[in-house]
Amino acid sequence: MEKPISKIPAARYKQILEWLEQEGIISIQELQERLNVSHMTVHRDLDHLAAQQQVKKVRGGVMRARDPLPPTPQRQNCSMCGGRVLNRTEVVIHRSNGERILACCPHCGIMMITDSSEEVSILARDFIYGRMVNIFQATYVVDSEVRVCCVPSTLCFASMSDAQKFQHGFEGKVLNFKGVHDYLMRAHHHH
Amino acid sequence: MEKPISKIPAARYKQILEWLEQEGIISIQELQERLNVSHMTVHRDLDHLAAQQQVKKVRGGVMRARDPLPPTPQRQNCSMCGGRVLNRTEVVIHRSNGERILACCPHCGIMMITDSSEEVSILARDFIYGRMVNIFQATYVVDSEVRVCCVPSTLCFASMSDAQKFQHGFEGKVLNFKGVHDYLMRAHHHH
DNA sequence: ATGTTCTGTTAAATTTTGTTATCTTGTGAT
DNA sequence: ATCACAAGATAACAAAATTTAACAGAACAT
Repeated sequence: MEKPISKIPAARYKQILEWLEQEGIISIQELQERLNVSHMTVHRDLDHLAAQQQVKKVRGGVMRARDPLPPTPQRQNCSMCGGRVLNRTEVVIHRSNGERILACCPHCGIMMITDSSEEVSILARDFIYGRMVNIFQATYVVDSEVRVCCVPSTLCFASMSDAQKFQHGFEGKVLNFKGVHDYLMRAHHHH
Repeated sequence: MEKPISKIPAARYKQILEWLEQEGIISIQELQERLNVSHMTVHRDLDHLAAQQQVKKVRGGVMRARDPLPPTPQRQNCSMCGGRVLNRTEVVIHRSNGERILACCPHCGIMMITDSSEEVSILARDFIYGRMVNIFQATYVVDSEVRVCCVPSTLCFASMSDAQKFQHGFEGKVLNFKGVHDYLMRAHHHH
């Protein structure tokens, strides 16, 4: 018998996992030939990996333990605070590299913006009508009595008059993008 | 007989499911030829998959166990007006027969209630915080400047003070359930 | 050197497969 | 409707392939 790829079991484990990631399923025979070891060694390697749930043995071969891509496209969490993203307050950021990331509310969304400006578009949801608005053109009510997400509460409005009307009832400060940005930055430096 | 696609049963199972997803229904003969195995092996493979409800055997072939396209559990439309139900304004009605039906907004939700009262629970979503509230205990702002759904606009609030604050900014009338019900009924009889 | 771990060989035990025969179901003709 | 016939499904069994168990030698570490 020729020399095995490696006499080190751990190296074989790694190799097997790599092949499996690529091919999804491999027969025992195939492994026996590729690794140049006896079928018993292959079985023993696989038993080892299966014991740790790294692979799944099936008669005649091995499979990946889990599916390569989870079928549940679960909703992304806030990239800033990690919390759940409510539809009514979400901020959607499209990056130049095609990435689409979410922030849970304008508070996190605005805090996320850096000068590097690799964002293609940043949209926030109008708190009254639920429509998406360019984050730079929107008007905000900060620190109102309404706390739906992060503190200081930052709510987004497509029109300034809506923001002002909202403020009549629920207090807070009416600010444009720059105003909110500065306000939040100050707040985060004052702790 | 030539060599089968794979001697690994699990690989055949996977392959069959893939083909089935694509083609919907395949004959035993076809599978026998494609997989290069005897008809008994095909039957046994299908029995295996059928036992787990993954496919459905029919005379002469196999079918998918379930419909191919339920990944989009499309949202029910409003049972009153037939329009799209926005999450932010929805009303959920549970009937005593187990039915769960939706209304697009408190306007439609309240109009739907009859004296037969076969409803177990009726919940509306608070316009500010997005939480569900018992429709009879909620406070409403009717005919405000904010028109997100049906007219006359009817928005739901869990607390009366929120409704009043909202009214400060956006006008309208603050009413309890009975008030809204009567108001809407009058409006619908005056046309 | 000595004990432990890893490997390969061999021989059972188990599972899968193909063949053949038998049973069911569907089709069409009388 | 009844019958015969063909096509498909099931059952039984033997052959082939795969897995497991046991043991002895090799490789490794201390």
